[in-house]
Amino acid sequence: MPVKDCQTEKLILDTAARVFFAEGRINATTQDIADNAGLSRTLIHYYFRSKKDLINSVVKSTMKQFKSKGDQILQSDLPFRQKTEKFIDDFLSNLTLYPYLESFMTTELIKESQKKSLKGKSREEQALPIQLYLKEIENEMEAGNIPQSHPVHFLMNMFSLMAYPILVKPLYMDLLDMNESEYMKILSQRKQVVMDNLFPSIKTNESENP
Amino acid sequence: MPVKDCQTEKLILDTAARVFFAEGRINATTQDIADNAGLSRTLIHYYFRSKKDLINSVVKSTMKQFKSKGDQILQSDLPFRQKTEKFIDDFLSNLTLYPYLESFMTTELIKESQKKSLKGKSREEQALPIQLYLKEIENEMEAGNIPQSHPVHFLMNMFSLMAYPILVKPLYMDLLDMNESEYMKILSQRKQVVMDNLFPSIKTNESENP
DNA sequence: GTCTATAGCGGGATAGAC
DNA sequence: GTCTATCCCGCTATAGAC
Repeated sequence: MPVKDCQTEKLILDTAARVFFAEGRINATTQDIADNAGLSRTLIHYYFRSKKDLINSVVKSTMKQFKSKGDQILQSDLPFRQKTEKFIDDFLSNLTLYPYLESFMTTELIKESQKKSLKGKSREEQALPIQLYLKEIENEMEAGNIPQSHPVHFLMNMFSLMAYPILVKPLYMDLLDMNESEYMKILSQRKQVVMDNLFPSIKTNESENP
Repeated sequence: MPVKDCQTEKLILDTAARVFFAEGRINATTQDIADNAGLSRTLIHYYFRSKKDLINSVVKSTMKQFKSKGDQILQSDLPFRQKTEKFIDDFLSNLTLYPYLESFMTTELIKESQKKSLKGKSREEQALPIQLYLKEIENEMEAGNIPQSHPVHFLMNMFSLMAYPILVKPLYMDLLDMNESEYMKILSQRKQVVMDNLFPSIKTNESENP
């Protein structure tokens, strides 16, 4: 009966994700994952042919989830600023929920892209929401709502400001001599900081102070 | 004669750094490094007890170099804005010179900090330049030269905007459908973008346009 | 100090019983 | 489908000759 199939497969996938993203055991062995899931290591090889395949599955399904949620926001008909804010909000909540998601995904994707480019996807459909968003950025720049530059920089700034402080959390905690709760407090302020940065208050004074 | 000691040791260290930072072979084996240095793998174990120790040495010496150069700039008596610009310039030139330095160091330091905190250093002397710089940031905020927030955010913004686009270069190239030279062109504009972001043009209009 | 040869081990993959 | 036991490979580490 192929009913239990999906259950076990999903258990493995979820456990792997939990171990990688929540517990931060980036170099976890298949044994670690099996132990955490409470089953034999062999099962992993039964459902996913190899460890590489398992990781690929985790990465792929996570990317898909992220991308679909993000694209949904980007394709909504919200005004530019609200859309951007929602995107940031969504991004940051996910990363706060899974503290090591960013470092795992980044590490893994960088590792992949080293061997060979992973460009097997149909470029057009996949990148479309981003391309449309870039066009929106361009419009906003022309309208003078945000500082002029290549639209790509706006996007880079956004992701950098969001992701990097989470990615290098342990390094920053050390450098800045902060403990966990101090750092989390700072992180909770990031959304506002990012927004302020992307939309500097050149012409929005009237909405802030009465 | 312990003269040749240093030469070989330095050769190994430099080769390892080159392989890791310039060629991007992050998971390079000791054999790879030995081959690249043109000597036997055993020599690596003779000078550095294990691969882990070699990597630690590479990380430590690189950190030290970076930190000392950075601290030197931070401790100079340049005015705040020029000091910051010089710091950024220095940082970016290093990362452009060694394309994989950022990803290697980040990966490695994150990996380390997972097992146990690497806090064995005398906190005071080491973090002093940063603490002084944070104080300067605070002053600039009070003077109204840069937007108000927790000084730490200014520092985070700076590093994020500089480092992240270099760190995730392969991902961005894919996402934005750019080739190597297109992306390098964008990267070359980052210094200006970072500066514009950290110092939004609230009161510097007169210096830009005649 | 530098090499060749080999030991040792961790971890992924597979065979086969149930 | 799930387990136990085992194989096998890559890579680090070390012993010993020169």
